[in-house]
Amino acid sequence: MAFPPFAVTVDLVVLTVRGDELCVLLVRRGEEPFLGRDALPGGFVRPDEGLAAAATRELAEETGLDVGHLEQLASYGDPDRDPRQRVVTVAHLALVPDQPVPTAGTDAAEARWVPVAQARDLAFDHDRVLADGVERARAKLEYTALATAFCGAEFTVAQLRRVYEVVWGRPLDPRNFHRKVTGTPGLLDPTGETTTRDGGRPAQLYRRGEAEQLHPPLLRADT
Amino acid sequence: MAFPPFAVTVDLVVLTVRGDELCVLLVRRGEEPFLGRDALPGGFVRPDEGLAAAATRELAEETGLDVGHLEQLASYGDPDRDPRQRVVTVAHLALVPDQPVPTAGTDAAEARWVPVAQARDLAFDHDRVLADGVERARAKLEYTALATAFCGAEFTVAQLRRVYEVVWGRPLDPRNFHRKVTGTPGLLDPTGETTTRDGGRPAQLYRRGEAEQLHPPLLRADT
DNA sequence: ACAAAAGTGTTAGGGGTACACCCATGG
DNA sequence: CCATGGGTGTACCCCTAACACTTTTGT
Repeated sequence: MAFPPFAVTVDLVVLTVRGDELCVLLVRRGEEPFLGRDALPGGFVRPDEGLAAAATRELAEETGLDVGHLEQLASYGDPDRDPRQRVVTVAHLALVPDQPVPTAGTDAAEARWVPVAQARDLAFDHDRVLADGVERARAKLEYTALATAFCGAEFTVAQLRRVYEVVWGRPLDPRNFHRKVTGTPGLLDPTGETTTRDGGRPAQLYRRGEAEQLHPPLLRADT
Repeated sequence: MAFPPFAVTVDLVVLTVRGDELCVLLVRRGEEPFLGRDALPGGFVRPDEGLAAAATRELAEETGLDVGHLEQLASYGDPDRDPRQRVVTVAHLALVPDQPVPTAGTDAAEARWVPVAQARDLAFDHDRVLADGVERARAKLEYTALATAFCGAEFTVAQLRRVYEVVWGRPLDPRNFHRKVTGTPGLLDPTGETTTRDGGRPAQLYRRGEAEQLHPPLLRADT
């Protein structure tokens, strides 16, 4: 059977919270087209692997990061999005805890964290892919337990709150936030340990609970 | 450059509300593989058209339906989802008003509405695509004005409520629903006309308003 | 003692649910 | 007059926002 030949790639929007900023993992392109421009990590899907498997493999190859969460974002296939040939890319969204990019990774030498506010003029249509990924992350924090994917294995309520504040770019009331997340059954799993790493009264340490959804949701203010 | 060759298709989950059931548009396959089985409508993306354009074209070719809403759903690309060759499909979700399938359409002769509860054992991985599409529709009714895409140009509050009840499979309080949707600014545009087609007191007729999002959302009960 | 961060109590208000009640038409 | 569906009023409840206040550490 005749069919138009396409290349299929996966691209990755890898987000993390570093300090007070939401950052995305970018690589500098070493070849045409868009040589020298920043781009999302990604690559060709192999003939015998699925889309999710390709995304997982690329993430490991290009970054070596511990991944907290990985999901399909959307597909992009404008006929002229790659000047060389017809390429359809299946973008994925990954949320990872704050960690340095391992330089030992095979292709990771050029990977680095860039604040999303400064990530512009990316190669291909990656500006739009990134914007879609950030919007997806912002929206899913409202009604899922996804924010814990940005934290390490053990974290305090304040660290989880910082994730929300950085991703949404809006301060939250610490008291109400504390009551809300500790009151949601299955969201947080107390370890019994405490920490005082941020000064002040020691805070309880928690692990992610089993809950995936937030009922009721934690809404961004409408204003 | 060498790259693994893929075929790229679009598949369509076309939903409507007919009577008391949520229905999906299916076509019977006339060739191998899965000859004689039901499948979602779809086809190959052409070399010089985008993904959304391909979905729009296929929908027109295979059904000739007036489309109320069309959006990308997700992509599916397991290596063995098509026994002939490697195929990645970009599924789209379409919501349309209740209308008969035009038999004049080119490929539409075999297209027909099937209640989603009875749509099983579809070709390829279309069972899962359909399930994902139905879940997406259910979720988006909560916080968007998408339900109006199932209605004709003019509709009553009760017809809009029926959409919610059929899609969610759960009765809603007519009084509270009425207050809620008429109280959301920009959602409904009164025509000034009334109708008595369902008996009882005449109901106001409305058109879709400009609002795309529902604030506050209309939540499915947690129970 | 003081600063800083964790965590609790309390109050006022918005939106949801449940349901009593009234309105307008057909038969 | 009654059945049927359209539409309004209202009481209760839960959740949220706002903020006063207490607890527990480091310096």
